[in-house]
Amino acid sequence: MSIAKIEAFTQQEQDLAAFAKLMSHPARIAILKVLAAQNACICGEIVEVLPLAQSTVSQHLKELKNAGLIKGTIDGPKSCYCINWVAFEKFMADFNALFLSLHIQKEKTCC
Amino acid sequence: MSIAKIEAFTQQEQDLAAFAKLMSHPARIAILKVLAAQNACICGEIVEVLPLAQSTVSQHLKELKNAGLIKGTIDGPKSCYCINWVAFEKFMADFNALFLSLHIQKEKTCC
DNA sequence: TATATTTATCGTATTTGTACGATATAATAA
DNA sequence: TTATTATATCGTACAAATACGATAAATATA
Repeated sequence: MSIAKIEAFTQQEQDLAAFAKLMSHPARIAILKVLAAQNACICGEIVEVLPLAQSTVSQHLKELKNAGLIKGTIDGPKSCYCINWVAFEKFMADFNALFLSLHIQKEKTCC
Repeated sequence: MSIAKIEAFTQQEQDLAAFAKLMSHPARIAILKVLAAQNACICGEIVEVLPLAQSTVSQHLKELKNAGLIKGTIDGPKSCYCINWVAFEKFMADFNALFLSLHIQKEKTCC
């Protein structure tokens, strides 16, 4: 990070990196699993399942929400989260598109 | 990270997170693009293209290599890198598998 | 052999990420 | 209203990531 030269890269590169960053912590992957598996998108249950403090889980949820990968609504004193499938699908599509665009030139052997 | 509770998660979650971490910096995505686009897998050329110092690029290359996503061979005083497609394809397959396993339960509406 | 070239590594400064406990906030329940 | 419950945010500590210049290491060239 440091003087963070991130802005020197293309928007596509930045967007893909930002999505990957969301997935770059096992806790956030675990959270997505819980959200997908549960009928309701509880919040407190996530805390129970994960080996982390409530405040830490809340922080991870906030990151996922800020990036638009999950949605959250208030349900009384509880918070209800769920996956934003439209966003998630787009992220995955973009990610796969990058891979395919690289892969298409695979012939070139070296190393 | 802190006391890094990463080991408290499943191996699958850790592996996927580690791959995502590789892709979580635009410089490393840009490096993969260069490697895929070039006929030869030069190293110095990457430095020329990226808005980063030579030492920084070398660091990113090392991370990609340590994770097995790229391969590197010595060619005189130069270093020759290229994408390890077998590894890359496996990473992508695992990543897509995660998404599909989550997505399959999509029906449940909430939020 | 001496010099130039290329890349890797070292040392270091700075930012970001992660984790926790403590506390604030908001809504329900008594 | 007061207490309880659920979640978010704050403050803080520390680890990891990122960046650079300087230097080491290895090879090629003069």
